[in-house]
Amino acid sequence: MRWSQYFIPTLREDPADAEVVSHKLLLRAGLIRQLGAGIYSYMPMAQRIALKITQILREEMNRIGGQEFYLPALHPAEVWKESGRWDAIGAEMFRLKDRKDADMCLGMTHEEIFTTIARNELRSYKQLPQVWYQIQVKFRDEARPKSGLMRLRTFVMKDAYTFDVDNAGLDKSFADQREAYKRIFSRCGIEYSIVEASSGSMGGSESNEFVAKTDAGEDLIASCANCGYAANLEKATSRLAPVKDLVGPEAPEEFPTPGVRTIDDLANFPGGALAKNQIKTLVYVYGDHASGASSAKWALLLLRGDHQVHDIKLADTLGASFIRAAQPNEIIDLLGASAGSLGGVGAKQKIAQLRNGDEVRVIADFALKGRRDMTTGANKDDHHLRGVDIERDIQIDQWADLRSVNSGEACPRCETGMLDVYKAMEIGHIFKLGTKYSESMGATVLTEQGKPVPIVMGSYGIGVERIITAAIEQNHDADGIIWPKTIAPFDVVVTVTNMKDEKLRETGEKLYKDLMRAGLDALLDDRDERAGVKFKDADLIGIPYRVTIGKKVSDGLVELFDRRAKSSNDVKLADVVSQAQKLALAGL
RNA sequence: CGGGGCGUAGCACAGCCUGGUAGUGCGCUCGGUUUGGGACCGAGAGGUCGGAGGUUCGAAUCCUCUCGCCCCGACCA
Repeated sequence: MRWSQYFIPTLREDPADAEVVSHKLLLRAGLIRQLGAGIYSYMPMAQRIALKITQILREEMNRIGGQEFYLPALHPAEVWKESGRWDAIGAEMFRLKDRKDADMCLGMTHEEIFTTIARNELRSYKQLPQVWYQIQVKFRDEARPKSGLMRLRTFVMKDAYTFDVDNAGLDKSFADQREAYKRIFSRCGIEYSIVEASSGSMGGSESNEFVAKTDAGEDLIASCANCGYAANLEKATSRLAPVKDLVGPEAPEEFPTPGVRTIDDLANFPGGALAKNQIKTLVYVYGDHASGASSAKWALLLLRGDHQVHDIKLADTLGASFIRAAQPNEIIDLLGASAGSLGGVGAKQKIAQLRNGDEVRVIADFALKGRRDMTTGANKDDHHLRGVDIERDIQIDQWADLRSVNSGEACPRCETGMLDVYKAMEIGHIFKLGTKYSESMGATVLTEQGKPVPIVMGSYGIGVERIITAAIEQNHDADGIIWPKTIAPFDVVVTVTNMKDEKLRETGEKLYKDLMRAGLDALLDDRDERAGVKFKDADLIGIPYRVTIGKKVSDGLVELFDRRAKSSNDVKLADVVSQAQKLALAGL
């Protein structure tokens, strides 16, 4: 391409609306323009990048036997009602009506549509496994779109679905996808980790999240440098130092604690207890989106005083799509005491009495297992109980992992490792769905024994814009983007320092053509601009190599500049094509 | 959805408090000088001040409503 004709609307200044680095650079490099919140137009150079990425996606999907489809983005509500997600998913789905007043929606993912094809067409185990994928636009009415292309309302996703006759087949398909994903992200030049994650409302038994470490990310990852354990905080566990409790009294003892409202208050109160010897009692309301408040139920959570509840762990434990902390007045109605004085001892009875049969689920965090001589609220303002033996004195319905882990805690997998918690962004997610969709939608095949069984499914997604964002977050400097070679919009830019100099111009034109002939994507900066402007722009848009055509041409020399290393070498004009070719195709 | 901020030229912003000719820098156009890290001089073009209503002789400025965008939180297949 000739820069003078090509549309690259670069900006000198940072746009006011951009906060994170990738967003600023995407705008400044002339790659994107905003149309609305979470809605962006991709300029020609961004489209070139997206095409390079989708080419890698296709190659790696095809390599594991994937077959590319193209499914509709506009869906009738029926299929979503069949799977149950029309009701399970809340405001995040774009919904609309057609002219006949029928419910429709814009696809946020395509399990239902692929399952529809599978159930109509797949009859026999002999047809399995199938690996189906597409590269398609998705729509999600995000509550808060943000950070440029990080969280969008319309975006491009490579989504794949596998169909197997049994779990062993799914394990193989899942492993294939996992390996393909590793190759994809490596080839895109992204530093990533594979972490355990919650499956959320996708359902299914197991999921791996691919994340790219960046401070702009929205996820927190706990990882162990020693053994490689890594998990999203919504799933991560850690090993805690054991606490030795005294035997304590025969029964809990109530004592007055005037003015004590918080864990800290009680820790500092004479005759109180250290935070780790307290039981924190929280009241939550849970249910699901569809049935709304009418179906809301109560949960009483018990955690160690110095621990924090993790909302996604809690939602997963409750099997609820909606949870919230109870309001202060709700707590008083429920337990007859305010938030600072709650406790699990006798709570079930008290609730049954005060609320006339309302049930409450009492869930205790694993970290409390076996603890004795603890201190907690007495469900009476300004009073606490000491000497509580949690298993003896509290009626617990369920033990669960509810707490957030912290940096510095011991790794749950190995003896010596320590967890580090860092920020990352999700770039891909693979799920073992099992039979959730095939059962609800009736997709079965006959086994070798002639018995109908639901197809065992997996689903696997990669966000194209997330790859672009992660690549920039991880590859930039003060001057601009440094594209990984494999996804760079151009391999090399030929910068003619002075277009009015006939000799330089002709040299640049010829070199440009030679580079193209050699199979490289070349960009010729033939603009009538000063050299400084061209250098700044070239750095900003991040082309991996730049050939500068300057005065040294009279000695038969040009400069070959490496954007990442920021170093340049004089190269004989006759050699520059082969050298550029070697560098550009040398992988990352 | 809760909290905060912002809508004035293509971009970044000032002007608003205290109502009276709409401004600055960058970019853009033309002419000239310059030409290896975002040149300089001169001359220009470009804005219904997000929208609607109100107050006033007069509104970018004051009041009401509304739309949009950004940030924090909640939420997030």
